[in-house]
Amino acid sequence: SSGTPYLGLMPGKTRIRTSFDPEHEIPRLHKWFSHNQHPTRDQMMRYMHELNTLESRRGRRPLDLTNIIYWFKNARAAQRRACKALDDSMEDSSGAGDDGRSGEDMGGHSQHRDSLPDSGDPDDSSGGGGGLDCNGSSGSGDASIPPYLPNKNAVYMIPFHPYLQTSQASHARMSTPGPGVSAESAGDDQPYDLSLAKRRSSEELSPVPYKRQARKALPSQQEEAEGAAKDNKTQDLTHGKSRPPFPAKSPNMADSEAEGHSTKRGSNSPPANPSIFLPSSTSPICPPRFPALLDAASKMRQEIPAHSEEDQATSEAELLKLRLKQSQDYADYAMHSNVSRLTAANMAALSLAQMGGLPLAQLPPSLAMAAYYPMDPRFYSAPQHSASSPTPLTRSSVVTPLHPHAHQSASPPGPHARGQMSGSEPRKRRTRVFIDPLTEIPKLEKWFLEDTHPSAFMIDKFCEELNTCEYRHKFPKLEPKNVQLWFKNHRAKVKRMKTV
DNA sequence: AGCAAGGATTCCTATGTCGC
DNA sequence: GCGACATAGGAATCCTTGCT
Repeated sequence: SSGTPYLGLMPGKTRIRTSFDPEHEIPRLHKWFSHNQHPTRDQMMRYMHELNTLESRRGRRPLDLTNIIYWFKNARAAQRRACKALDDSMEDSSGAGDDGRSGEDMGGHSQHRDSLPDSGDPDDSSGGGGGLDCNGSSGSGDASIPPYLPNKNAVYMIPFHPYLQTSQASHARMSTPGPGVSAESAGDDQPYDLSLAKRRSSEELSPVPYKRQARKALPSQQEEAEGAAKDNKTQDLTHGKSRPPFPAKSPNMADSEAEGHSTKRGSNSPPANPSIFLPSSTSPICPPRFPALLDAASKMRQEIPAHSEEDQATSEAELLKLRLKQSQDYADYAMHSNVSRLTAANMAALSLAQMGGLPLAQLPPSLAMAAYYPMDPRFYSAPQHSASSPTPLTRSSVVTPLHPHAHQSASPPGPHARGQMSGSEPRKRRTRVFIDPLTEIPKLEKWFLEDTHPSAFMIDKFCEELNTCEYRHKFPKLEPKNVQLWFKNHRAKVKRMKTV
């Protein structure tokens, strides 16, 4: 075959992505890697052939030599990264330990990386030949040698985390120690990825550490994992030695948290910033919440000028202030109102029909809609489950703040926080962009038909065009990222529909 | 409360560039 | 040739939202 078997041969088309079987191929690759990080071309050819003869490769695209080459290259890079990260974390952990993880925690859980790549190799009864040292030499089985990670984003067993300290998990770790794992290697993983922690609960129960498992396909495991998480949550609350996963709560959070959180989702709701808690038309607790709305609206008004300066639209800011004041009044009115609901399509249609010329482009959709539809309780009422909850701070009752900056600071930290954060950063609340099904989706679909992979230039162009539409005069502007994501997800959707 | 849709995020592979 | 770094994009998953 040519040197470039699949790249560049199909300009404008999707590159074929190679995936390695986590059960049969990856362990082999790791074993080979542990024996020799720099195999010769002939060796890699043999590896390729061996993998291509596996049952797991049947029905899939045969591996090319470049796949093997790339894999080894990436594995070497990953090892270096892992060693570097480990070195850094070792330096950190040898310090004052002010990250909240006590020495007791460290010592009590020596198997911080409880599953090594090789550990899943059914062919390697010796345990995969041990880890590799940071100099890249082959592993000797020395327990002090830290393990490596073949990829910075690889799904591995998580090192210590307070939520993961189940007795079951501990037992599993103790009973199935990975090769090359030691107390020395048990320092903070760096960067600390909570998504790994989240996944660990299910994956740890799996004999195959690499394999991703669909949540819904494994309900029992999920329940087990959730139960474990719950147990650990309790432990966090009752055992002082467990590191709180989030920084000290803000003054704003204090009040709400003092009320307690009874719902799963509600537990991650308290915003770090004063957000708007619009009054509910049905909830008996709406009057106490209304001052928060007023405060938040006032705060937002104070923030407007700075933001508007960027857009060189001072007059618009003034108008926006006015509209916010109006929305505040509307909210006041809506607190005592109750009107029928509107469908999303109707909202979009009404937005076009009724909102002409009103510059609320900076508003998040929920607040903008609340401003425009003061009588629609959808935009003011708390969700159903909040009625039974002692706290009003449920996610649906929180209207995201005005600016993107504010979005970021309004994240609700909580036990379900995840993603790539260090544990000292509050989790950002995910915001969702609304794309108008009446005016925008048809355009996007038309563009999609013309080109499923538009260039960055075209993405910008599409974005620009969409933002000139009337709909975007009323609602937050789209960013190229949003358009790109739409294309990405639409490709996935189309493919999904084709397979079904 | 549960479900579906779909936007957002994470993980992983592939590729390119630059410097050594 | 290799390492470091950046980036694109598919697949899988998460999570928000609307609806019943």
